Amino acid sequence: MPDHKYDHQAVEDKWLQFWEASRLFCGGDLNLAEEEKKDKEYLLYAFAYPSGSGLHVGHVEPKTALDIQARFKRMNGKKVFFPVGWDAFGLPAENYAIKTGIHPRETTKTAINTFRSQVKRLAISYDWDSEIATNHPEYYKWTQWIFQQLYKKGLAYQSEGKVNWCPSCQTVLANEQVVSGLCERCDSEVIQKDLKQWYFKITQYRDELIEGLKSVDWPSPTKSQQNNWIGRSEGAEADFAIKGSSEKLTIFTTRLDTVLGATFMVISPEKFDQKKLIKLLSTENQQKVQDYIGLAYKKTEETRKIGEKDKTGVDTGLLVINPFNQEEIPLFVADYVLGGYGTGAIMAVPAHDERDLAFAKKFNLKVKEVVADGKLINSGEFDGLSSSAAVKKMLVAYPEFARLSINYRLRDWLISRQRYWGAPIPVVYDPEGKAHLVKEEHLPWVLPDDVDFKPTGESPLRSSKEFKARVEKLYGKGWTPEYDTMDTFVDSSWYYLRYCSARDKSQFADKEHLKTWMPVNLYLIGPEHIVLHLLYSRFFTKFLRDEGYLDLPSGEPFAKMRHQGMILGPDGKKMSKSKGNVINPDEIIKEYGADTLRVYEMFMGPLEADKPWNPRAVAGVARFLRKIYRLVNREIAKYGDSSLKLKLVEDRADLVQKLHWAIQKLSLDLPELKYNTAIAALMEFGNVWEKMDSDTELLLEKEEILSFIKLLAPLAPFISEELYDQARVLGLSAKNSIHLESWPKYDESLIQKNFTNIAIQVNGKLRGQMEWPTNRLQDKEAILSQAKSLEAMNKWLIDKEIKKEIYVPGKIINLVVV
RNA sequence: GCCGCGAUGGCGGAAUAGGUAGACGCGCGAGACUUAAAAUCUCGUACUAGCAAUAGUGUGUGGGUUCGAUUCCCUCUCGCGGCACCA
Repeated sequence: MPDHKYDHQAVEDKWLQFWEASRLFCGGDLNLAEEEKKDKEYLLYAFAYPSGSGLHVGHVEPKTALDIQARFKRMNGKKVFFPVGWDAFGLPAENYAIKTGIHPRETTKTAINTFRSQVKRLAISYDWDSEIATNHPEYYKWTQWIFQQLYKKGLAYQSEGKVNWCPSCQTVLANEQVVSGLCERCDSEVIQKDLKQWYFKITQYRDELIEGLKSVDWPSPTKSQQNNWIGRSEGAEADFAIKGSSEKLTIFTTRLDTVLGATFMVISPEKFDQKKLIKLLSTENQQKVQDYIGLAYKKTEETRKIGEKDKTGVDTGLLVINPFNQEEIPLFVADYVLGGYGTGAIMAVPAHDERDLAFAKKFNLKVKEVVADGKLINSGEFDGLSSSAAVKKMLVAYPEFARLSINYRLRDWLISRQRYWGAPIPVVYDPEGKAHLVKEEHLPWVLPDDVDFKPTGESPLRSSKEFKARVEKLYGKGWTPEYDTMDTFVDSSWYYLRYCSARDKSQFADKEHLKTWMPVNLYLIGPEHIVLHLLYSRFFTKFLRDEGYLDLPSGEPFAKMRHQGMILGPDGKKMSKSKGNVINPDEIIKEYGADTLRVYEMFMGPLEADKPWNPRAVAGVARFLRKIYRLVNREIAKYGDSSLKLKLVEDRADLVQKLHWAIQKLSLDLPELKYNTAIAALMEFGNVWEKMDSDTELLLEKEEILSFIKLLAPLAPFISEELYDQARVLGLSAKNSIHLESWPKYDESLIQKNFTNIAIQVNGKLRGQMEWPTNRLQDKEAILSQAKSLEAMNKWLIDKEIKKEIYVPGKIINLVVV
């Protein structure tokens, strides 16, 4: 008998070298023949940021999950595209540069090299020929090109106004990057600043961004989270005249039916300013209101939102006329009404709105109830109507001052960043300060090198002499560059398109390639990207489609999406260096090998769940793989002894049954990403095999051994390659690699057992069981009479009257007795 | 407050067009091999009572529908995620 010891180190090193040399999954031809296109499978893992600390066990899970999918689909004859790249611009590298003076280009390069070798060590079967990095000029050239296309269509614009500013990162942030008033990166409190910044007009696509969610196969909580973020809200606008002025005040409400209950009006400080209403006020009120607005501006929008539920405000002294009853009601300025939503003004109905009620109580204002028991009251001609009927009637009866209106929570996307390590915004300014696009022949508009990283509150690019000189040389004296760079989310909003033509120098992506490969068939992404990245990517895809660059009618880039959960520390808490509960994948690989790491992470539980790391359970998986190795290795070796015979059919029926059952189980579970139960099925087969283990008889036919190795291949690519290689002596290993083999087939008739176990219940409680020939499961009469005559059933049936007999074929009998 | 998700042995988790709860793994107990240990293998392992056969209880709480509920409906509790003065 040969040596069954499994030397994971030697075996894995050997096959790593072999795969690298044979370039197994690289250089895939992205041009597919027409008949192959229906078999295309584009698998995508969320762009990773190559952090300096290297691969984390949390990265291993989704990468492995997709790699299993890639290998399984390939074995099933699919044309798989499984590319890799790096979201390489971003703050950590720049912050590191500020500390150490090492250029981000250098640290990023080192980090990518580390990540690349770690990913290869895990046998993730990426097509490395399509590798991209967002910091590469050949990549960001097209990021800049897309900016320019947006600009030409009026979807990239500059606007001056209040923006979120992180004092620690020294940059502005998108609304989406402000979490509860804090910077999502560094947790500093975000303040408001007046700045002229670049925006992308994502709001143009807001309805389509809602509509498109209906057609994609995404987890429904994800869809509803996106929906909530876009925040479509149907309501009405109504015009209220300001007494003694030709000015009118337009408000937005979702409860027009309560308009007769409006006892005061509120306008936001910003809107009051914008509308220049101050001139209508008496001198003393002017002073009061001015003071209040000044105070409100000092608070950040975020602290206004969260901190103070306590209402503040000031009476303007103005009166506003309710067009529905001509009642004159006071107008307040208060910051609980937000300037950026709706019309920035509301009618306050304290009887039917908590916030208005709180304000009314504080300022001693009237409360008038207008809806009771679902019907309108105190509302004149509308009394007795339901809320929805009242709204309809109001809109029809008074079109001159009330109309349907829809509002959205989604704002335009602020993309300017006052940081160095990003793609420069491809814009230059003429001596008058007017913006012009950088000429297309000057793209990529290269990020200058001679930059001082130290934060000054201004864009670092201002410190580059080369940058300024470049602009004057190309565009003329007095011309200046745009010094801001783009939000890194811009880079990652189109990378899945670039993959399809990673080396194309003439265009952002080839239209034919895009048509062939888009949409992505499976996108695996962490739940933290649900709002930002997905919304932005969908916006870009729809825009490029509308411009004719992408033949994808839905404009939905990700047909199917799933999320991976978080790998928690052994203590059940999120891994962090400070808690000391971080598991290093390199150490696991060193001790047990990459196969064990992969299989363990897939076995921990459902992919989408958060799961704690269990060091003992890792050893259990290693034990399982060693056992499998031993069994297969021995079985192959037995074929070298011609005196050994195959065990009799009836004696090995259980093993054959289990094998075919396992093939079926994996064929169903793997495409569903149910890896934990798939691995459990392999373990069950291993257990049956082990119990039957014999030195004197063959247990499996050659083809059956091969089938089992194939089942293992997507999950544990090293050990299965090794066993496949050893199985060459059987004369069945026809390919260069197990990973080029085809997926095994199962025989349904072999999965069926001759006898089926039927449970017998009395009044719904399990009281007995019996075996019954599987081919006679439909014989209800015989089965019931057999069940009733079982000795074990006597005590439950004697002296009882059977009222009802239920038989579920092949499963259960329930006898209802009294 | 609103939206969404979840709760099953000592632990991670299986099983839901309603049909034998606890697959698989970890841990634990006993045994085999060994001078011994490690490794490996075998058996057992939801809880309670019992030597056992067996009986009772059991999928967060309380109720409902059903011959039968972890699965469907309602109520509540706890935990997690998102949004949050969005009118």
